[in-house]
Formats: sequence, C-alpha cells, structure tokens
Amino acid sequence: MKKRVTIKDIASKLNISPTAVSRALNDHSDISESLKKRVQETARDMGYTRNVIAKRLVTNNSNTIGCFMLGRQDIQEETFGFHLIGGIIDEANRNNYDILLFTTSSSTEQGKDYIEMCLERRVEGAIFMGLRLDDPYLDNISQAPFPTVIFDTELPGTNVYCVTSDNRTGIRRAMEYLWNLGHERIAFIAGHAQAQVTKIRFDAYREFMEGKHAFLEGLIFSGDYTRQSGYRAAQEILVSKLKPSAVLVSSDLMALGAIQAFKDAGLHVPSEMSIIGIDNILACEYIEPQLTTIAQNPFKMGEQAVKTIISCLEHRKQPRRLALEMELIVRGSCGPNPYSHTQRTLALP
Amino acid sequence: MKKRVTIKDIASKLNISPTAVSRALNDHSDISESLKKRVQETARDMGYTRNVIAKRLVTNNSNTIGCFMLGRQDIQEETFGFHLIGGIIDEANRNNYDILLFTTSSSTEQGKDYIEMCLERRVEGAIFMGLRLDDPYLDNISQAPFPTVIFDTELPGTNVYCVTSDNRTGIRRAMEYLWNLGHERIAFIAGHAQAQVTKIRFDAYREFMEGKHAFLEGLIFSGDYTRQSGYRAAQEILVSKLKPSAVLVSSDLMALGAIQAFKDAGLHVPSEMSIIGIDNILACEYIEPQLTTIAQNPFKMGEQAVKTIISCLEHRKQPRRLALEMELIVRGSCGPNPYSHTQRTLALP
DNA sequence: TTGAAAGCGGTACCAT
DNA sequence: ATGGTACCGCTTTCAA
Repeated sequence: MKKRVTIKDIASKLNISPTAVSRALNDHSDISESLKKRVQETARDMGYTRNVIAKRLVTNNSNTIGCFMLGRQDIQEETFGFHLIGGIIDEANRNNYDILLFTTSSSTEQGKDYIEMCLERRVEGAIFMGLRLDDPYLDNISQAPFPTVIFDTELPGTNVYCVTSDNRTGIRRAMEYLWNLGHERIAFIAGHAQAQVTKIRFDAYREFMEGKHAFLEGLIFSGDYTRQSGYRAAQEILVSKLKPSAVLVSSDLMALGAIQAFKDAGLHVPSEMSIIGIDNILACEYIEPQLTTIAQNPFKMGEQAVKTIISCLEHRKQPRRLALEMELIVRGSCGPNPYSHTQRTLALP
Repeated sequence: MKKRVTIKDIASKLNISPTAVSRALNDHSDISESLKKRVQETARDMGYTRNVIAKRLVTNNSNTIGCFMLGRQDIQEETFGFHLIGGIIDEANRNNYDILLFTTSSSTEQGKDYIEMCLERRVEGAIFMGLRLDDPYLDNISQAPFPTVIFDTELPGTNVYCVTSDNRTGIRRAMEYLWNLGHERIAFIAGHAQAQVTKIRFDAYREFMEGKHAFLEGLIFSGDYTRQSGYRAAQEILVSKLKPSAVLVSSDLMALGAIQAFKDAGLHVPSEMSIIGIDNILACEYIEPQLTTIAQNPFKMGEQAVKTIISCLEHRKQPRRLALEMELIVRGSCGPNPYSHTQRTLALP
C-alpha cells in the first residue's frame, strides 16, 4: 500500500495551511479564486484523491445506505430483485449516497443482527428486500434508530417504512377483467404465509368476490410461489367440485406451473381455462399462450425506497406505507367463459 | 444524531485506558480474561457499537470492494446479473469485506471515472459487470492501482483480471452434440461487437467448423443479444441459400427470438430445425420446445471474482484470466438432421 | 482571506 | 497485563 497524497502534503508544498487547502478543495466562498485555482491544480498534479473515510469520521456522516438482499432462494425474486437494486443504486448515487450491500447468510452466522451491522458502519438508513415474516430479526428491525424501508412488508416501529405495490387495486382490475369476460367461478392460488403480500392479495380477491356474492371457500387453493406448487394447485383445481373457469394466481411463476398442469391434463388455455398471474416476469412473453399478468414496477420501487429514506433524513414527513400502481398487462391467457351464456361486454364502474 | 458511546467512555467508566478497551474488544491475547469479560459486559450495557469508519481510517484499510453494475439496459443480464451479485456478496461478506455498489449513470455524469470513485473511498479492489468495449473509461480501468476483476472481458493492465466462462469448451461440446445428431450445416448467430465474448464465441464455433471442414461464411448471421435481433437473424436463415439444419445462438434471448421466427414461418423445432442457446435463462424451461443451452454459473463467477481480489490482496499470484466450466443442458430444441442419411450415433473423442 | 489547533473514534507503538 | 500518547486525514471553530 503506497503512501497517498494528503491535504497536508499539498499545504506544505504550497506553504499554506491545511485548512486553506481543505476549503479550497471544497469550493468554500471564503477562499480567493486565485488560491482555489492554485490548490486545485497542485492537487491534480500531485495525484491527490480525497479520503472520504476521514471526512466521514470527522463529519460523523456516512452518506451510506445499507441494503439487505434476503431470501434469494426464491427464484421468483431474480429479475425483480435485480431491477429493485437498479432503482436503489440509481437514486442513491444521484443523491450522493453510497449503497452498501449485504446478504443474510454470513451476517447472521456471525450472530450479528442487521441493525448492528448498520450501526457499526454508521449507515444512515437501511433497505430490506425479500424479508420474510419468519425472519428471526423482525423486531430488531422494528427498533431501528434510523429510517428503514422494507419492500412489501409493513412492520411496527417509528422508523420503519414500507414500499410496496397497490395489490388491491391491481387485483381488482384483473378480477373485473375476468368477470367481464363472463367468469364467475374464479379460483385463487395463494402464496405462502411468510410473505405479507400473500394475505393482502388474498384479501383483495376475497373482497372482490364477496362484492359479487361469488366468494366460495372451495375456490381457494394454496401454493408457495414456486412453479411446482402452482402445478400442484392447478391439479387440485382440475378435480375440484366447483369447476372454475378462471384462476387468479399469486405469482407468475406459479401461473406458469398451473398452465403446464392444465396443458398436461388436456385443458386448453385460454378457451377452457383463463389464467392471470402477478409480477410480469420475462417468461410471461415466452410461454404459449403468453401470460396475462399484473405488473409491478420494481425499478420505481427501488427509487422510492431511497427517496423515502432521504426524505426522512431531511426531516420531511413520509407516509408509513407507499403503494405504487400496478398495471394489468393483457396477453393471451384469458378468454371468455365458455360455460356462460351471459357474457358481459362492458360493465361496472 | 445522538451521541454514541465510544471506547473512551467505556475506559473512563472502568477506570482503565482506551488501549485496554480496544484490545479487550478485539479479543487480543495480551489482555486478561477477567478484564475482557468486564469490558465486553460494560460495552454491551452502555450500548456500544464500534465505529468501523474510525477503524478504517487508522488502519488505512477499508475492507471494501467496489462493484460496478454497468449496461443494465441489456435485458439478458437481468437474472444473470442478480446471481453474479449474489455470489459476490456472499463471498465478500464471508471474508469480512463490504460491497459498495455503483451504477454508471450518475457517476459518469459527474465526470468522475470509476477508479477515482474507488480511490476516494479507499476501496481495496473493484469488480466490473457488464463492461462494454466501447466504454469511455476502458484504459482508466487498465491502470487501476488495486486488483480489479472484469467479467467476460480481458483488458491489459497489471492489476486487471478476468473471470469468465470457458466458452470455447462449452461451445465445442454443443457443436459436437449437434454434429453427432447429423447436422453439418450449422448456422451461427453472433452478438454485438461491444462484448468481448462475442468474438470468443464466434472463434470457438469457427474452430469447430473448420476442424470439420464445414465452415462457410454464409452460415454466419449477426444479432445484438436482444430477442428481436434473434428473430431477424432467424428470418435471414430461413431464406439463406445454405439451408442450415441447426443453429448455435450466442444468447438464449436471441435463441428465443429465433424459435419464434421459425415457428412463425411454419418450421418445426426441433424436427426441422435444431437450436442451442447460451446462458440458461429461466425462460428456457418455459418455452415450447424447451431450449437446449450452454449454461454459465454466474453465482460461482461472482464468488470467484471476490476470491481473486482477496488473493491478490494477500499477495498470492492469480491467473490473469479464469474461465469457469460451462455445462451443456440438453432439453428439447435439438433433433436429428432430417436431411441426413448418415446420422452418427456415437463418434469422435 | 488565511492559519493554528482541537478533535472525530479508534489503533499501535513504546513504556511500565 | 495495562497505560500513555501520537496519529490516521480531514473539518471546524476561533483567532488573526
């Protein structure tokens, strides 16, 4: 490790004080233009690069946001998570913040909780992606002494914020779309209980169905967000008494599995069975038929998480929960209900 | 920002020196067990968390690796990049390194090159993902004064290393597989010139074909790694004089586009046209037929990048280029050459 | 407009 | 085994 040029080196070379150098480099107003120029030039000539670590120590200000990538095992998160990160870095760097990235495996092994890792690095805020309800450090996060954003999960705590998608509206739109195609027996495939959205999505479905007096326990099936579980759930649907003509599936991955199951059973999608997923993963476009889905906007969610943290840091009040709009992307996996003689064309508000 | 407990606070509370506290906290061997215990307990009681920033300043050692996510526009990178990052963080955290994540947009706007950003933060090494050959800071990277790993790109420079996949072997295996299915007119769809692997992949293809005395310029088609370009290239193949019976495509995404083009033209895959991609993206399994492909191992590549940097830091010599094994994943997109009466069964070394 | 000096929170060298 | 102290590189009063 070779010696680096410091402001003292510049100062002594120029026969001025380190103070002056510091202020010249930081473009303070109380330094003469001529000195500034001289300092900046010699700094460049000497190959000086400022030491942010020293600066952070003295200003007691890390300009850093910690970001935890949790539960990567969930394949569903892959492309979604990548865009989330993209949005986070973009927005952070734009505001001169650094992003420190952590993963779960190593940290927890060492017995350090998330918040302590942040505290040690004097991180100013933290973002959690892929947090599960059975995470052992849940209430640790709740007590974070700095602004914290969790995707898709609302936790108690004064510094804890949630950035998510407006699943309720998104699902309502999808359900209305199906309903208007004449479907009334609309099944639902849920995800696992360790994700907070699981319940939110189910509630949205239920709310719609009850509004139509069409809610039936027998239409509910469950999975765990994996493709395999979607396949199995679809098999159950096939033998169910209620003979649903459409399914709303809590994730695209499960929907992909479901489509496969229907195909394998010789049931044609969409003419005999309509299906809608959630997420808008890449594969939606490649499967036959292309999957109609409710899309989230992960990049924007990432940006929003950082915005929320920075706003808190600047003492601007933030809503505890921010739900970004979802978009129904209509492709080829839905058709009119073949059993219905009363297909609606355009109805309802 | 409330006042934090420091080592000195603990020292004065215990009437000992800060030195002793520091050493007790760091579990040095020259401190009595009893003192260690006392110190650690009071530290906990007082709510002390060590300040890594201060430590980094004094030890002149950031324990941090910078990671640049470049060219995210390339959809191909999505899931691949996510695993790359996963591997990087895992391995870094396991070795007590932090990962600082950067993106291109903001940094370059501010006129700061990659290396300067690293230098300011006293980063000990850097990793570049998605670097393109037309990046304006290419020779800036070459001169990095710290170990640097670039995925899939070899650059001159004493501190620059390359972690990639062994495309040559991977492609040879795929080509042999096709050849053994009786294909001799094997077309190739290349990527754009801004990625170094583009040439490597083409060379591997060419080498094989020339070895069989089957190389023909007319079998080469080009794309830019997007699905659309794969579609277009496939259309050209359809009208080409040489009537290839198989195609090796430089990325799965292009292969997906190509399959679509063949389908649209009424050509059946794999009975009338065999096709192999590279990458093993998620969608390979969802398309009909499932796509045979040459898989990379992005997670392992990420780990390897970090290992390389840490090895350099520990003065262990590293190879300038490390190519990880690729695996031919046989699925349903290849079949025997229908025009060939001489289908080989098992041949060649 | 510039300078001197006191830290920020640790670590490490040299004593004891 | 423990303490005194200088110092890492920078910023920030306060004084000149």
